[in-house]
Amino acid sequence: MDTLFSKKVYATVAKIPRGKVATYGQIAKLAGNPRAARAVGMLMARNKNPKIVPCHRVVGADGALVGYAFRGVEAKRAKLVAEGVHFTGARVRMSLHHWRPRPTKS
DNA sequence: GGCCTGACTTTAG
DNA sequence: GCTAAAGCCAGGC
Repeated sequence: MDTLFSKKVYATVAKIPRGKVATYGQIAKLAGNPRAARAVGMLMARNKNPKIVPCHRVVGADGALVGYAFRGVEAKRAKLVAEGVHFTGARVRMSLHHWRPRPTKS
C-alpha cells in the first residue's frame, strides 16, 4: 500500500528491464527485507499498480513460474518468451535472464 | 490490537 | 531430483 516497503517493492519490480526476470526473494531483499518474499508476492497479487509493476517478470527463487503461473501459465510464459526470455522446461533460465539491480553503474 | 491468509524460501528425508 | 515441513513478513479483517 502506501507503506515504505510496498513502495520499494513496486519500484524494484518496475525497474526490471524487458527480457529479464527477478525472484521474490531478490525483490524482498532490495525492498529491505530478504525474508519478506511472501509479503512481496502478496503485494504482487494485490498489485496496486499493475501499470508499473510487471509482475509477470517476477518468478520463484529457481525461476519457476509460481503464483501467476497457476492463473495463466501459458500467458505468463508466452509473455516472457515474447520478451526474449528462454525457458528450461517449466523454469526460466536464471543463468541468462536473472536481472541484477545495477551492481556498479551501466 | 490480535489472528489468519498468502504470487515465498530453505533444509531435510 | 522430488516431496514434505517449518519459518518470516506484510496485509486484511
